[in-house]
Amino acid sequence: MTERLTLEIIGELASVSRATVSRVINDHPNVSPDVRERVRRVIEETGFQPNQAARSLAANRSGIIGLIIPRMVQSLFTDPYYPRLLQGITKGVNDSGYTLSLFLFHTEDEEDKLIPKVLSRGLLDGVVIASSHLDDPLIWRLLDNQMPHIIIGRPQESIEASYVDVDNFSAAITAVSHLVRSGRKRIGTITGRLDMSAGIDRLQGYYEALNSRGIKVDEKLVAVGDFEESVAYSAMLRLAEQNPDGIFAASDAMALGALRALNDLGKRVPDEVAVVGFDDLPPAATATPTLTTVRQPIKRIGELAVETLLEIIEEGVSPPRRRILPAELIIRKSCGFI
Amino acid sequence: MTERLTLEIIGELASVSRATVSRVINDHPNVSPDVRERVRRVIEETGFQPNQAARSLAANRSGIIGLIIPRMVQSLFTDPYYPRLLQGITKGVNDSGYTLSLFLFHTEDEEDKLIPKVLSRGLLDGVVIASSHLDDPLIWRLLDNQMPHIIIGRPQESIEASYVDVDNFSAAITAVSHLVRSGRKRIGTITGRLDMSAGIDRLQGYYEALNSRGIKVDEKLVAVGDFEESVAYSAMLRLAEQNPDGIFAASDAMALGALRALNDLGKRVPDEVAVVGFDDLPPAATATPTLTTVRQPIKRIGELAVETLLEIIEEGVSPPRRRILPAELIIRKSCGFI
DNA sequence: ATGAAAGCGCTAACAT
DNA sequence: ATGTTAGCGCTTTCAT
Repeated sequence: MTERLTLEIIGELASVSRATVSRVINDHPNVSPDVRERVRRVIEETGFQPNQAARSLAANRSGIIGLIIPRMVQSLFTDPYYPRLLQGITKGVNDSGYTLSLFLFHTEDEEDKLIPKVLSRGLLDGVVIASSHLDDPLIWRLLDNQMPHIIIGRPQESIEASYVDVDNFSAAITAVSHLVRSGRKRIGTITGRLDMSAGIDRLQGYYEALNSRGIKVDEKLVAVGDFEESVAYSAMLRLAEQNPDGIFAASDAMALGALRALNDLGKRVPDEVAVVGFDDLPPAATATPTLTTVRQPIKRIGELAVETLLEIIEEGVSPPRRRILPAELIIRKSCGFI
Repeated sequence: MTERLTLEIIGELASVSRATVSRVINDHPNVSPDVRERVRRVIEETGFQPNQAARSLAANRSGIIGLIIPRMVQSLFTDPYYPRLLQGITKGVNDSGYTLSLFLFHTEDEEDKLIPKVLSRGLLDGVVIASSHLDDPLIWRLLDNQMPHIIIGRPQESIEASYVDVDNFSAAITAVSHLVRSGRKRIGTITGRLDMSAGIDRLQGYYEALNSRGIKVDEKLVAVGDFEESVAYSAMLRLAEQNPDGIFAASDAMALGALRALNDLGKRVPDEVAVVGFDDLPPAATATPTLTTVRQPIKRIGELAVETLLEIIEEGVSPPRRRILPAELIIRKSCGFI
């Protein structure tokens, strides 16, 4: 086996010191054009790649950010939300030259075992947390450890953490208002998990849309769900007994569950019951009938999360950053035409 | 800010040298029980975590394995196959104490830019490649670089690479035989991508099942797909003109596309046309009608890939390892009852 | 069983 | 603009 390449060796081959080679690699300005070119050529010819571990140690930065997906058994593998988010996050990471490490917790034990690793020095420059619960203890540990972080979805108000989120409240108002304007009188909702801000805020938007029009909410029309199709299916079967003529589901996956239930019950959509979802993921467009829904810029949220995290990493200690993106109503056939 | 913890500091606190602390952390046998206990306690009390970059550099192992998902625009974000695979892979990684880095390529440029990083020294101990094309150039580069690797899905025969795969050929025979036994006479297929072994092997199984029964395949009944729902939908619309009474779709996502097309055409399933899928992902069980399909042990494949890769990493140079897992036919309603 | 000491390959401060 | 040098925090011989 040929001798292992190092900065030192590359330096010899290009007749410069290893410091100069390092400067060339890191695009440091203080290198004359000809030397830079000479070194570049040697690197090219030899296929040299600097040792990442050594860089991390010397520079005290690993160039790796972590993505933490807390345990939530089913929905990750049912709902296309996460793959889409992952697309945005990897895009952001790739564009910036960072590397992404993925931490997917399956059980509580695993979570306890892995968190110290996430927090260990020299591994991660920062972390993105995807959809934690409102008071996820992990958030406190990150804050304690001064680990740069960004949360996707608003955490509990009292937590001084940085996050990006979509304007769930306003979007829900828009969605429910659409049902009202289309003439629906008994509008129900299937909520998301109420220990996550997305679930809570969308439910609040539902209340606000109705209350602001002087419509009294019938609590029997509110069914608590958890973002999963199958649970929404059951919830819809129960809701149907209350004879709703409109349903706001807090996610597309749940809207599809509701459609399936309505279909099994022989209720026609949108003639008898209108349905609005939330997300606008691919299945919304191929559902029967096609689903009117709120489009979240999921991919953009992922990218923005990474961009914001990198800013935080660069700037060191700084006040928490909060970014809220708007969502948009996409009108299809599940509500009929206005 | 309090002084940064290092092996040296922990050593002082426990009145031992840093070498001993290192031994305790790495479970080296040559440490007396009382010293081990004393050091353990100090580590516990201080919450010390060894610096990963320093470990990687000194030990010449990073404890990180990479997961590479080659670019394939849509299907990653439509088909629950990948999330499920990811679940298995993260399980395997978590159990072994390794960390996972994710490389998701979006464009060819990005791929070119990122591959050197994947191959760079000191970052990854090995890589898992998810569903590459048969002759993905990345595979050659991994082999050239002696990077320990495992491929999910069989690569081209001539490549001396390690892989895990499901027995696609046999499974396809089982699926198509089921259609034959249920009395179908004109059995068509919607294939997967034919530049991947999964696509090819399932198609070969289709031919074999029919040929071995002396049934001549009508080439008009073979529609080339690419594992995507929408493409399968169009393919089914075309196939329908040939009046098939049975369809073997090479993935569940495609089977759902076929069902949607048949529904739009007003063809009843299974009465007029029987459909069999491949994967047995959650949507198969909630489809209308519920989908008869081949169950792949997707999660297990992910775990096995990691386990095998770690063996390869431990043992250094070794002949390629190949592991083939069986699949199982799950009978539901889309074929009627036998 | 424990300690001393030599690196691992790089960055960055300092010197020229 | 370039070179010299001192670490970064750990693992791993090699002594004892």
